[in-house]
Amino acid sequence: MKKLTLKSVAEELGVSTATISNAFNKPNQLSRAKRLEILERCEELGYTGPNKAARSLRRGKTGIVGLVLANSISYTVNDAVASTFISGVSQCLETNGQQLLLVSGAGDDLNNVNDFVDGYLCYGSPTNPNLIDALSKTTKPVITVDFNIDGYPSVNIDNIEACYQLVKQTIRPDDVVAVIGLRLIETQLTCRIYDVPMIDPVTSISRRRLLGYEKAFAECGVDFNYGQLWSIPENIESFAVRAAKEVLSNQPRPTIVYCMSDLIAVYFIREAIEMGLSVPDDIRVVGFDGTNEGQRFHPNLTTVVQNSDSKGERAAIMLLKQSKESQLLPFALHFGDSCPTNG
Amino acid sequence: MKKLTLKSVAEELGVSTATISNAFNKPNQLSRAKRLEILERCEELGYTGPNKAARSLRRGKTGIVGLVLANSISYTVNDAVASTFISGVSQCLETNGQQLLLVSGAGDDLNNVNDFVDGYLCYGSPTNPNLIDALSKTTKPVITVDFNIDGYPSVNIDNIEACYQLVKQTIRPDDVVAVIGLRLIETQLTCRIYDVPMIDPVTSISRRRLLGYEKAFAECGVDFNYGQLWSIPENIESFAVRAAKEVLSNQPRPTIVYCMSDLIAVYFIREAIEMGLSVPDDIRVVGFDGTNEGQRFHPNLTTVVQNSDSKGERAAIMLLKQSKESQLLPFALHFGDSCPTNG
DNA sequence: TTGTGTTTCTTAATCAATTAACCTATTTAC
DNA sequence: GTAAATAGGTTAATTGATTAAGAAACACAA
Repeated sequence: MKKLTLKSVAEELGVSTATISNAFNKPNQLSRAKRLEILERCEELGYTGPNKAARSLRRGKTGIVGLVLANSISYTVNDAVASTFISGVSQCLETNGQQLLLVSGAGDDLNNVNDFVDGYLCYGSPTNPNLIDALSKTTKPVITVDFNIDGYPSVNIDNIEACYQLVKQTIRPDDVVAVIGLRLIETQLTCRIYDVPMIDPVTSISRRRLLGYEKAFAECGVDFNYGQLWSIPENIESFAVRAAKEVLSNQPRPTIVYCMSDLIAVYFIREAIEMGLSVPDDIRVVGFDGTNEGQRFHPNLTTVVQNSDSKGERAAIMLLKQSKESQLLPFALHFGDSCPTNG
Repeated sequence: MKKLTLKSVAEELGVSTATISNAFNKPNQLSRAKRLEILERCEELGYTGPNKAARSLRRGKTGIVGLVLANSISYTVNDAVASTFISGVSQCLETNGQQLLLVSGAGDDLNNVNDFVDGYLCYGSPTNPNLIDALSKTTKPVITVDFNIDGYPSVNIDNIEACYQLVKQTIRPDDVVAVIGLRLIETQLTCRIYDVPMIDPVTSISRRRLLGYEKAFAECGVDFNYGQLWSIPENIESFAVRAAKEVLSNQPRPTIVYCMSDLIAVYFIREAIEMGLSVPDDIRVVGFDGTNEGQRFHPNLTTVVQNSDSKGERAAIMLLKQSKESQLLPFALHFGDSCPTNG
């Protein structure tokens, strides 16, 4: 059986390659009768249409969107918030006939994907700084989400404001505070942060959240310094539990803990209860994200509700429409049983 | 600025395109000195190497693997078991420098992806039967997981045997049985199955699990017919809760319920407890999958533990190595507090 | 009849690479 | 000293399409 290409099919049907191409791509460039005849004969031969790889070489468009993740793919798909984001992206892409290529945030460059994608969505700050560099150098359009690269439009919520409001409405003057953040410094360890340099607020969403907390602490006259700050490298059980144990064994024991994700908050509460403490009576716990898990949990979490789904959808739309305008999406505070409002 | 291509760079450096190509691809086809000189000058010019799209057109390899999912991407990434599978796949692909393209199981064909991928991993039976057809017609290699397509190697666990053993070790002679399955029939509704035709066991993992249950029921002399069988269309809370309510309100009330996923089991137990029932005293519940959630749950689940992670890894390796031999992975029974063994 | 416009199709350049085949020197073998 | 082998390149065909430009055929108006 001969290979089926535009050329071989054209020879078989006795017309030029341009005519076959037009039959598939530009209906009004040839007579209706001829077009139908060509399509019918192609179907008979088993030719399903022009090779998409060759087309993309010529046209410069592949119909594939690269989704660059902050972390490895394997980590990301198991993270509830990130999965919801991917959900939103994929829904938009599916309705627009675009394909989704997942790019690990641990990779060193974009060499193996750059020629296959029409543009990038970048969700969070890639673990590997070289990748940010590669993104800032590519000629393809880029939309960043939850972080920023100079010159590219982004989708964000106002993390500083969200955390500021959260503290303002939950803190009490005599509180002993602790904060558990996510990847505030470049390390693969759970650690307490004293006076070390942290990741830049421009690339680090956690750093911006910290700025929001700090602003409110200062305004409320609450003592907070870096000895009360912990950071975990990944948003998973093992690190969260380790951080919880350390925070809970610290003296004086905090009376309120601000966690930068609902997952951290849930495991923190679990540990606290296991120690015989009552939440919120002995210690109040605040999360971030507004996940289903956090709301199903007992006690259900006080948290910042953000819609990761629509974040993904918006970002995808922006990329497809080549929009240059950054978007700031709304958030909502939810006061659950893990920490009542101070009002 | 001139466009950077092999050709333009070759002209600039005064050598042939073949030499530039060889400098990047076949180091021993030219002298070390010349190669280093070329690479250096390319770096100066900002040429990062041959265009991957053009290369793939010529070579017929893209370095991209298509992962065809049983359901939509947006549903799949939020499913714990499927996410773990993707995890395993991506880990293997990352270490082998391959890219991952996600393909929705709801799509109608593979036209927009087929020319961009070197092969397919297919996880579960796609929602759209046309897609199975497209897979069976593609000339690219295919590995199926948790289901079968004639002529392609697959990765499976022995679902029939697992379910058979599970029933054998949990059932009691006087039990009233109920089974809650996943997508046993082609519908988007939660429904009780009487005597309707179900999806073929070859494509349906749930149907094979049912065969295992039934074999053990028959051997143990336990009454089971299709009035005691329910099916939900997606492995999510809303459908699971609805099915749980229906099963729990059925008379006579079942004394043991076999759920085809841990998620179904968890929501079933939640509903049962909400009704004032005790698990396992009033009703015993059995899951499937061995998820973390199921083990963290109170009471923790009696279930079949399968390693989705390594399923993904194995499948990916098979695709990359062009292996033709199907693999049957091991499973393990776990007896938790939701249903004690009858031994 | 001639000129103009439209429809319908073809020719050939182009997209950015890879690679088999070929050509020169220079080494090596005997 | 001659033949064979090797190293280090180049030439040109090929991969499978798209598309600008051109040509042939026909209709219609002046």
